[in-house]
Amino acid sequence: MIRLHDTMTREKRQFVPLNKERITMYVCGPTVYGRAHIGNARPAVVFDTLARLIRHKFGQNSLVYARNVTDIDDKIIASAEKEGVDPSVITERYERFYLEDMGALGVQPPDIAPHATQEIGPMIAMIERLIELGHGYEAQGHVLFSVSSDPDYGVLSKRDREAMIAGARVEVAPYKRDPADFVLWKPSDEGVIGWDSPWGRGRPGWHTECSAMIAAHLGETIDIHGGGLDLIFPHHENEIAQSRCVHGGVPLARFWVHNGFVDMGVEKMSKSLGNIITPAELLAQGHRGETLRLALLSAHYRSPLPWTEALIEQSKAILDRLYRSAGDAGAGEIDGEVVEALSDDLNTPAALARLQAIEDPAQLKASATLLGLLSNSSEEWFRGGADESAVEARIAERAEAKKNRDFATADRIRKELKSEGIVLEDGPSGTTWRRE
RNA sequence: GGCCCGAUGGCGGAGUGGUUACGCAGAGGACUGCAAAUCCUUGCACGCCGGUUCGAUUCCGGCUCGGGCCUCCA
Repeated sequence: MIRLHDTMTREKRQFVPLNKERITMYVCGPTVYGRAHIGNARPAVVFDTLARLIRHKFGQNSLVYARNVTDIDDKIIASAEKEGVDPSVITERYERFYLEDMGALGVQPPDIAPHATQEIGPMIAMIERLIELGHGYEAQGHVLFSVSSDPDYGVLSKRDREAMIAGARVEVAPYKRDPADFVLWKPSDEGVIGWDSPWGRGRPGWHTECSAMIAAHLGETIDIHGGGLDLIFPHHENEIAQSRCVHGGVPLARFWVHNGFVDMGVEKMSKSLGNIITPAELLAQGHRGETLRLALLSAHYRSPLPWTEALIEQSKAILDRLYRSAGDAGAGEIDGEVVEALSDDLNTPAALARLQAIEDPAQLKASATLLGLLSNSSEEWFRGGADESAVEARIAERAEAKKNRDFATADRIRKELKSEGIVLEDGPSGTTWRRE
């Protein structure tokens, strides 16, 4: 039995899928205009782990996991203009980077990766339907969602229309009937990417994209909708409003799962604050993707995660120990307590603690897979990327020195290798080595 | 201002109405030519003030501090 915290009800509930043969999960993916940072990687890793758990519990083919790619957006357009290239150059480049970076973190590709630009038809159809039903209206080439037409607007974020206006930070465009209304479709100027529509040439608003893609690929009501905490309002609130209004009031998602932020110091890591660090940078510094993944899983997914150098070092130390324990074991049985911990609202810290207590190497290896860890061979983890024959030659040299009790030379060789990032360990059956 | 969340030992981080995980780092020891690894031992933690209770870190209220959303944002 899996229990999941649902943002809608703000409580942990037992997760019972609508159809356990076809469990549906949708997670808001990247807007591909820049390189993903560690904060962006958190949901990818978290929901990848949840997907692994669901597949373990319900069967390998039980889950349809969709993660979209937002490849039409004002920031993409701005970036393309700046570089003087077609937006597709930007989006293809950063989508490729995204997949590379997430792959390095052990994130398996989702089953479906819908692209906004490939789903314009369904989006237009959805907008037309909203207008027909009186939930949308056209104004100066824009189509807006009429928030006042939806009495349930605000259920997820628990804020009413008044509260939103009181925020006084809502942009009041002249064409809006109500300050809280949001854009479903916006016009594109000459030379800007756009598609023909009943309202002229333009492009979809951000929220429309997810609603339309969910309906097209997964259905009117999905089991799990995931994303970062910051998407609760307005993004997910707006998705809910659109989808519910189009689908006769059926709920969009049965569980709303939101991950917390990765913090730098006391505030969240974000591009606009300029305090980001990317997996790409960390990998270039020599950290392994798996270390970063473990770091991201070291706190419960709903808690903030302070990102520090010490966290990375600690994660590396834990992995070293786990790889030592696992050795060359083949796949064994998955430990029940690890499953239990993960089943309790994806309690990864508890699962990691249990993992470190498993004594049987094969069991450890299998259980770690559930968290996307220990995916390398121990050989690869400790020695990957090193020049083996060169190291072996130095070790032979050192063994000779040791035999002659020339410890000065032996220590010098060990020190030299150490400076190259190779650690030697003398055991009863000779000297072994590993990358630091 | 509105809505929401959090506050656990040097650090990370679970959890619990009463004997307080686990990890990392540190200290001591065993082992070692020396190291490393491993093993053993070790460590004043639960923001503040009230309340409920035989008993609260755990429940309730208030306070303080911190964070998030209300605009693009994982």
